[in-house]
Amino acid sequence: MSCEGDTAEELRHTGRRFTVQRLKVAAALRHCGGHRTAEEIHDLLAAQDPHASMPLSTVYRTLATLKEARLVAEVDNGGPAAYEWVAEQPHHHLICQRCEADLDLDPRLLADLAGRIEAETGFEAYLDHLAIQGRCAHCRDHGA
Amino acid sequence: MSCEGDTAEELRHTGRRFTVQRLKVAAALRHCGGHRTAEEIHDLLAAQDPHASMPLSTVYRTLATLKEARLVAEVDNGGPAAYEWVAEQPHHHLICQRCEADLDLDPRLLADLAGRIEAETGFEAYLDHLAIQGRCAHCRDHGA
DNA sequence: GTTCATGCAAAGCGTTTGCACGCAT
DNA sequence: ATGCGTGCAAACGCTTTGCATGAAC
Repeated sequence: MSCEGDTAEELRHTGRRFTVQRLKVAAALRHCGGHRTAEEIHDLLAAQDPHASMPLSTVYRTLATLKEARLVAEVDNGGPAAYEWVAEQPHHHLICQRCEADLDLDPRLLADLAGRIEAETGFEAYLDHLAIQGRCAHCRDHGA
Repeated sequence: MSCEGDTAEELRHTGRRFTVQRLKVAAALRHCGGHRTAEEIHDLLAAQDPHASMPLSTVYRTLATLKEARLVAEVDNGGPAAYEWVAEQPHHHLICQRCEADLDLDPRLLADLAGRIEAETGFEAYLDHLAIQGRCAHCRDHGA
């Protein structure tokens, strides 16, 4: 799949400019496909291409732009903010408050929720990347 | 209802000490009953009792303690962390990514979700204070 | 008496911002 | 040619931490 075409078009479509930096950040997120912090993306890009380094501030600004264009989503869990490419397939995260494990959740369990919320409140819920706090099976058994 | 007794007992029960500061923070959160940031709690306490002021660092440490004891929950949404008393009644938040409005959600829509998640994954989901990102009805109609 | 929590101040970290330059349009 | 995006560096806000004092056990 061509990241280039999609990203460029999506950006220009919303009146934003298409730059090398935006392409690189988008490609990095799209390729590695989990949550990544701004610093992780920065380091990843630096490792890929040591010659053309990008300052962290640009990564932050780029991520903000991509988020506004709804190409990436931001996930906040206490630590540094994480970003992920908005995938075609919705997926959710079960985050253990004790060991900080990040488990996957079958999206079918939430399939109809967005519709019900919208019907009741008019709120358009972005349920393609939900983070649910709790305690994983392992930590429930052992420890407090 | 007596905040004092419950809070004291719950703390001591988990091997923690009961102090005036912990009581005050717990009472403040319990009384005003929404999300409050550490700074809001600090200011609130200062306003209530100008003589006995508490440094912000103590508020943070106290909130961390109360969170560990599962008396309060932390909510992260990009800005400063917010804390709220773990209520008997579950309630959820619909947060508009554009205007940052915070709407309430009927908890019945999520009533059976925790059970289904636990049955499938063994993960104990804390679904009494879920934050769902999205776009409110007003921002969907007007603006981008 | 021992251990843990507090107050104070200072540092830490993640993130944002101002400004001059350069590139996409 | 115009205006938005970038790089650089500095600042910002939220949060944490070290250490000595004081309170809870």
